[in-house]
Amino acid sequence: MPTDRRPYRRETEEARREALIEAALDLVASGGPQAATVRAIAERAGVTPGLIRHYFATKEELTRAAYRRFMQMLTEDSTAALRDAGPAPTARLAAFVAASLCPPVVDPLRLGLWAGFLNSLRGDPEMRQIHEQGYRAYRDILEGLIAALPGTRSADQCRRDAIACNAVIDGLWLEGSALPQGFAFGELQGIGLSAVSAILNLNLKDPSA
Amino acid sequence: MPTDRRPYRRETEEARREALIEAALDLVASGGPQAATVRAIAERAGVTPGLIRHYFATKEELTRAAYRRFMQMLTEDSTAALRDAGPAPTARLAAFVAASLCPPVVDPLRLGLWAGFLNSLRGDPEMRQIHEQGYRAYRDILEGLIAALPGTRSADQCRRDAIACNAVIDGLWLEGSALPQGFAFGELQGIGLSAVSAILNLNLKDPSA
DNA sequence: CGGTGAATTATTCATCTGTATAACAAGACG
DNA sequence: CGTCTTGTTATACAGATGAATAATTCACCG
Repeated sequence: MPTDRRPYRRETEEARREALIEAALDLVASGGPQAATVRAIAERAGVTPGLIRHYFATKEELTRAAYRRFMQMLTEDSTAALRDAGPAPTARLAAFVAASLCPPVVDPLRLGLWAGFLNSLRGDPEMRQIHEQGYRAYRDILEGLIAALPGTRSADQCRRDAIACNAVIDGLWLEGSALPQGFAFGELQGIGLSAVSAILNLNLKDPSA
Repeated sequence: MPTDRRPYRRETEEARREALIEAALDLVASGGPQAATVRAIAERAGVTPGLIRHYFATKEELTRAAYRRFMQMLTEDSTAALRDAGPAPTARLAAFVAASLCPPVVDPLRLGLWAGFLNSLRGDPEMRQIHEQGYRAYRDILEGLIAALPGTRSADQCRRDAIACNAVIDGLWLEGSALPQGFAFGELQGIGLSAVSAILNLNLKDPSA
């Protein structure tokens, strides 16, 4: 007697983990952490809830895996712009800033994702470590770009400049993501390039000048 | 026959609402939205869960009230610094920037609170309205301070400057709140004042210069 | 002092959450 | 074409959650 059991296909471990992580990220992004329930994640991944525990010992572990993937996405998008940029330090910094202030980096969903994970940091030391690691990596890239600029800067000045530029980028990213239609097309990048130029006392918008 | 029912005192509507809102804010700040359950809020407010529904038709309504109160706190702390500042436009702007980059504005709990509410914005138009209102108010104050500075700026330039300065402040606030021990005492304010000075092409740290 | 309305508590309910375990079937291997 | 491993589903469970209702007791007013 054939029961009406749901048909399924066996998948590789990697594919299943990936699908579950992707589903978790989508849900956290759109509905916050409270929307990313075991059942919702499973449904979105086209799977039954029980399978999650077959690949992740606990839901917390899935959350951590998802956060690692998110951080990886962030640095990925940041460095992608640098790959296509030429060797000129000024142009490289400009490309980095501009890329950080337009999609897919500037994106309401990504902001939701970021905020959703933020409060998971408290109380989970491992999550905090993943976070700090990603943040420092990002700022180190920026600091490297600034150090490569013409002119001499003390190490301390370099750090302070990197913090300030990082703040401008973060702030604009925040505002642009929170109010997607609050800014004209390209406006965020223009303001960002101007502000970074002013802070570093150079001209990113017209390097020849 | 005296039952062992919990004794209680009657309070004014305002006091009870205030206590419940305060409790909700505390919980969201320390543990994220998922920690702010009806039962936890009631316990922290020294009350039984049922009473919440006596003052708020639904938990969502309590959340909205809490968010309104949070926004009110933010603008409160911003304008407080302006009250004690003199009439000089440069000093006023400097005071505003400095106040935005130290406690109680810079505070991990406040960041948690902010992030906790952020994902409640999606899906609740009323929450979004409260949010946008508070954000615009803050930026308008900043734009007003910039417009009062010596020198002439076009209205458009004023707006762009306000956005950029707001971004620096937001970004530094973010980083300072997320990594409380990542910066030396007063370092955030120093970097913020320098960056704003660079963007506006003036000197906030030594106005006499 | 007694009654009366309303603030507050106590209890209940349906639903959702993460987790655990047992039953099944898909696909590889012989 | 059988059978065995294990990826996958189905079911169950204890606890939490938001909401609703009934039962009490506080505090004011006469």
